[in-house]
Amino acid sequence: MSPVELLHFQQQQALQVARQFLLQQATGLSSPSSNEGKQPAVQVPVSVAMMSPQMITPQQMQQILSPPQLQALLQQQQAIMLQQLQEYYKKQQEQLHLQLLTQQQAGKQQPKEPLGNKQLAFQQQLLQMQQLQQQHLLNLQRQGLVSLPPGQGTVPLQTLPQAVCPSDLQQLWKEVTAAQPVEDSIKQEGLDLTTNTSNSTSFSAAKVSPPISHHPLPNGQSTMHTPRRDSSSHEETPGSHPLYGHGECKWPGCETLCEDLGQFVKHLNTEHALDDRSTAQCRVQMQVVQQLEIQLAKESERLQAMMAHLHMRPSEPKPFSQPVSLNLVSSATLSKSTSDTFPDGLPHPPTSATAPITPLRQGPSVISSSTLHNVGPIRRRNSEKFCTPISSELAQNHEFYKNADVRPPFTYASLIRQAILETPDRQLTLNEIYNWFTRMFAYFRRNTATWKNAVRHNLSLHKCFVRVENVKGAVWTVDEHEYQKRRPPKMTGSPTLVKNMISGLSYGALNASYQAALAESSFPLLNSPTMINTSSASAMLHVGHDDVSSTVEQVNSNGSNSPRLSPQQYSHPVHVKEEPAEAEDDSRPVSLMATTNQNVTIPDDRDLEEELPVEDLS
DNA sequence: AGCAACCTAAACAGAG
DNA sequence: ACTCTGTTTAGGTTGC
Repeated sequence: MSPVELLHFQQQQALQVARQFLLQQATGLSSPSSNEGKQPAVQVPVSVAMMSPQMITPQQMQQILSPPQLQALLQQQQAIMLQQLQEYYKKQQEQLHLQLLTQQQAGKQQPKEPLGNKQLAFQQQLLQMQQLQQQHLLNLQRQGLVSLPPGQGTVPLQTLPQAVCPSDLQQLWKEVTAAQPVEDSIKQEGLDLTTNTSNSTSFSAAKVSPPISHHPLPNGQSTMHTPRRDSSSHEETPGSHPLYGHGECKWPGCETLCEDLGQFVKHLNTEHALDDRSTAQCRVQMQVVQQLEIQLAKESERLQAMMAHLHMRPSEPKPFSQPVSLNLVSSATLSKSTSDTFPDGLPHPPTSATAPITPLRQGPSVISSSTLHNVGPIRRRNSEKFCTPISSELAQNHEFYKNADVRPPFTYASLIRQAILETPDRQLTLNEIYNWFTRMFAYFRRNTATWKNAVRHNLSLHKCFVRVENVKGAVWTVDEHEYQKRRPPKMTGSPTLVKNMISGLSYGALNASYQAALAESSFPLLNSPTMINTSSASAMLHVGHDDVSSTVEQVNSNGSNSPRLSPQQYSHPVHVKEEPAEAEDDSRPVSLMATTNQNVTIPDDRDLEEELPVEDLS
């Protein structure tokens, strides 16, 4: 078995166990009745009775998980991830080699098997999985439950399993309650996983592969990438704690400096005892875990589909069009309605054969993925004056924005303009603008009151948006001249700007890259010069700089290229069409989740088949 | 510090 | 009365 496959296998095992465990834990937490019974086993120091009334509001979540931070961190960590992936491969290989030497059972333990082109697929999927896990880790980190040295800025891949390792979480809970951590002894024995009886069966599968078993290395470390070992491997003290890292408490929002572990434990017991706040924070974390777990399930499912596709059935339906991070709350509902067609025209059967977990739908309180990720002001939003032309970026990351609950890094004005310019007539009613937002961005399928208000506000405020009376109402057009006027002089690449651009870009870019690598032809506009690797992010960066105002429309699909190329188009934005256009979608009230892409027609040529089964979003 | 751009919230009014 | 649309004001953040 190759290192790649081995790693893959390891992760699969860990993820599967993580899924089970997290679900179990989540349900145990959210279910008052089961909580009593599960508390001893899971050792959750949380009383549901105290949790329930103490809800974390979306606003609070917003403070915890502000989108810019999310994007910046993701960008940072995704870049690091790629590097770490290679390191991890190498390390795994070395460890394997070491194992073989020490045990001299290579023949039995490592059935040599030609890789073939499976490796590429596995690597790609691994990338996804790790990206997902990175996100998971990131969420955990943001919650302060996983220490990640910010200055260090490296996220060793070994920490990926950490984010999802059941034993880690369980250990975490144990240690929150117990003043005396017990992981040291476990860690020394290198038996982290196996000591967890509740998951021993699941992990027994992981132990099938000897190299990843708990066999200790000469340095005393287990080859199994266990969280405990990992945390200790790059943290200062042997007696580490999941909530303690780099001298400070990693409890969400705490960051209290503690000189040593003892002091930290004392601090933990005093400051983070069982109270409303702590329970609420635990609840938040639980929601995070649930969200990620659902996403994890989807990614795992995607992996299976990929494997099936590559190994036997070339035309295997691709389930990955399902929203990834978006709509997690309603994912289960979504899954039953995902019979849409793909942009590529392939039928898209229901994808939830593996039954995505639906814990969130059961709970009375739901912290949506948007609250987890993206609600909240994004200041460093890129209008195209700073960044890649919006249409270009949208084209390249269309699928990403469409499916992922990520706030687009553009200003409202830019988005509105883009929406208008995408139409053949260069005009849209307000409702059509709304629809464009919801159609194009998963993010705008939530919090409609807020962003719709902002849209109206922008329409009224900016002179570049011209309201034109129509027979049956009014449409909005773009005075491109005004729009260009309001744009400041071309920016030079200041470090800050570059940084902002990176943060604004890379998240989508990287996601788009991996999506593109997988979905390739699912979106025509993604085919062309899209970014397939991280370097393309910098390429986009250049585009952003060089092409500051030669924006857009290079990719604008309706063929009518840049308005800048045809001044009359924006100077006199259009003839007002007689009919308010697209009765099929704007006649429908745009209620909260009305977004309903299923019957929204795309005004332009883009092959934007609706793949968002959001009929049950409300 | 000042400014510009941006975002969010909210109040308000008119039309349907 | 209600919703949608559109305008306006206010207060806040962010980056230059």
